[in-house]
Amino acid sequence: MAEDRRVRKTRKALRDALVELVIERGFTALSVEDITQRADVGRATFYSHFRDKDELFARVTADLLAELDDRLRPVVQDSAVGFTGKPILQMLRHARDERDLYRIVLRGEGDGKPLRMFTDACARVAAQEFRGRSERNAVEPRIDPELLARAWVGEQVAVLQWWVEQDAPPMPAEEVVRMLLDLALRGRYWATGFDTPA
Amino acid sequence: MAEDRRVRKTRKALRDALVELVIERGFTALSVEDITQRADVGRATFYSHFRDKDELFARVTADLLAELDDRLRPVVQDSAVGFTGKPILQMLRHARDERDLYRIVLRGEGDGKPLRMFTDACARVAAQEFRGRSERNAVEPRIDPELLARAWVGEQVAVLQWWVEQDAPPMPAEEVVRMLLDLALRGRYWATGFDTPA
Amino acid sequence: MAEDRRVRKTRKALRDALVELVIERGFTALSVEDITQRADVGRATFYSHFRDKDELFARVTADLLAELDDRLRPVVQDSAVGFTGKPILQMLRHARDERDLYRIVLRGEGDGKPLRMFTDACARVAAQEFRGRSERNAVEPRIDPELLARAWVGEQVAVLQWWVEQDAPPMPAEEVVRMLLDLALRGRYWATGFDTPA
Amino acid sequence: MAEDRRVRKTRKALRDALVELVIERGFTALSVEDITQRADVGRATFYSHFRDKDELFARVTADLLAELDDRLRPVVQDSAVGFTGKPILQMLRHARDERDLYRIVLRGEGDGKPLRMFTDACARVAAQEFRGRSERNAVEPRIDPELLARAWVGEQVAVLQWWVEQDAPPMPAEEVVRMLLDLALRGRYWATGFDTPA
DNA sequence: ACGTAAGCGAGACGGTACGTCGCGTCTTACC
DNA sequence: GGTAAGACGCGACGTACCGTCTCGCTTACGT
Repeated sequence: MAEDRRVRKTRKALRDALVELVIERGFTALSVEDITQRADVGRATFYSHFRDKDELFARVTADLLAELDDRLRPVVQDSAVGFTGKPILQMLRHARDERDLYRIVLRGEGDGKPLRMFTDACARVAAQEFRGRSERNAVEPRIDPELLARAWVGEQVAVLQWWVEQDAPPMPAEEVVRMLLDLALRGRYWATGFDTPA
Repeated sequence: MAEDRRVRKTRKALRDALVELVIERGFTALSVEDITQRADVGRATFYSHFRDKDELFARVTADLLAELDDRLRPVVQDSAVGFTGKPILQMLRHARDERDLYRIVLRGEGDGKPLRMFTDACARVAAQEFRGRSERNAVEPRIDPELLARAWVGEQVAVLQWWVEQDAPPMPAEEVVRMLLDLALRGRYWATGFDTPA
Repeated sequence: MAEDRRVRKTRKALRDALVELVIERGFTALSVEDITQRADVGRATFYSHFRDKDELFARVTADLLAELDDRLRPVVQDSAVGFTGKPILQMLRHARDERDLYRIVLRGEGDGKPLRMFTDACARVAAQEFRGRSERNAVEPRIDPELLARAWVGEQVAVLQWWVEQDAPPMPAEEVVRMLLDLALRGRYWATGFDTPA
Repeated sequence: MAEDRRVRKTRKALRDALVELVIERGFTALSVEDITQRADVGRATFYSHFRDKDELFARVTADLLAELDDRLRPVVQDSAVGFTGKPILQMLRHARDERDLYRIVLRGEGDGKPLRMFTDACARVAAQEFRGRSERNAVEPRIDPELLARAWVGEQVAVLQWWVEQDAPPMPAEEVVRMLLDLALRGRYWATGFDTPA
């Protein structure tokens, strides 16, 4: 009895309506009324659940990140040993399952706040992996770790964004992971086609 | 008759006001009235120059990109030969000079449209460099070029964003370039502290 | 089984709350919630007894008028003979006993509907007295009877309203009656201080 | 240039719309939107002129009272000498010209506030006449002057209210005045048909 | 140099959306 | 069966900005 059945139904309807409509017309162009109409809910009811549409989006994103975290937790341990690519694989699969939501978050809709939430979450995982590696493998980063982390997350997010926006049958997740792993192990110089530097 | 002196002054005032205010309170929170008040200009006058605040921001961004392009053109040729890091260096210097504007663009203010303009411009330059290398050095990319480009630009933008948001005396541009070059040549595996892969 | 004890209690609480609150803040400014809170009753309960706050007020007023009628019936017969002032005296005493309710009714609270109910009741009594006089004393009104009735009731209500709004120890009811009687018998010309007209 | 032509037009339209609609459906039943639609004016425009519909009604009433005052001022002086009935005559004529407005004010629409304004204005004039008489004719009121004033104004307002609500060709103003004068000079006892008291 | 076309400020206006409040209906659980 | 608690659809509130529109005043340009 933790939560009224009606409440659960109403919230679900609002969340779904939000995602649909942002895909169709973009977050800024939406009014609260648009959302409530699509969800078939009174406008006042919206406000009894969320302060404004930003909060709704934030909650939706938070739920998504919680879900992602559930999927990631079992595999980050392993990856801390070396470069397995398992976390990225999980993330790609999650993105495949929740494609629309990933799209709108990664597009920076909603003033980029949800994207920032996402990026921060990735950065947190990245930091965790880094710490794990340093401890287990007794290695020291050779370039500023902050910069390294930023570069990594930026790369990941950019690729992810590109992947979820592909409309034609997209490249399989496993192949993306393979490429990213190659890129991480050998660098862009090699990836571009040059041979190992002198 | 190129442009009335009054017009030039008004536009300048509006552009500056926009940047200041976005830094202070964020793009979405601004009203046209806020901008015109800060610029000490009538609201009607604003509308005789720009359709809305999005257009103003777009123009400001376009001007910035044109300036960046001027600085980049002389050096992209050289970098097409190998990995010189010169274009990134120029960009960092430009960002140092126009710090506030870079910040708000990279934060994704204004619905991320300016950021998309910026990213696209970077992608265009990247594509140019790629083409140049393929032709001059007779090399073939070893991973999907689209993915490679996305990853690269994502990395660049993420690092740039981090760099312009630093408040303490930031790391010198030359050092950032050195690190990025190392990262590109040897990969993240090496950068993390591991030795060359098996 | 005339009426559940709980029901009686609830209605009483609502009526009292209404009167108190209208005195404090005025009818229009009240919400149903205000009333139910003061009465310590659930909002839904209110609606199971009254359609809305207007109906509650109407019922309260109707009860008051029924009570007034009970007090008036024994004395209107006598007054039909001449001008005894007994009905007005009874009304003033009733108003003294139910001061707050009289105040809010006479102020025209609730869109003036209760006041109209009150005025109509007075007019009915007045008509009754008139009819009685015409029959018993064989007199004919010297001015339009409709106008005469309106003037009379208007005078009564205005004086009553003034009397119940006095906060200091008000003029005794008997004295008010005496004055009104003088006024009725001799007219305002005399009351103002002039001597009998030419 | 004291006042923008557009402003004058807008206000006029709102005032007229108010009166029309109150006659049709009553003040309480009106929404601001109803008024602005009838006036063919934007709802926001309404709020740039009046705080709410009560203020609009108050202004309309105030204007009416100012007009009435203009008509009354020349004649109250004369009436201070004796009982000429001229002020009442003027008021009746004014009521004939502005019938709808008088109706809604006298009905107590708008929480009775406009009616109170009207009553107060009458009381002010009455007090003025009283003072004039006391001074010029060296007479002293024979009953409490406060009560006398209330009774008088109440009578006036009641008769006025009845008169403006008549739909059939109403009794001529002059005749009403004659009757009220008779009533004032000789009292209700006489008017009812009885002969002068012993 | 100066008259005139422009740029400009002020602000009224019709709109749209906001976030809030109160309505009257309803469902659920308690006593 | 009367009640309390509270979700819900609805409609109005008063506010904030939007983009458009006069209306006069000021200012810089072109002849």
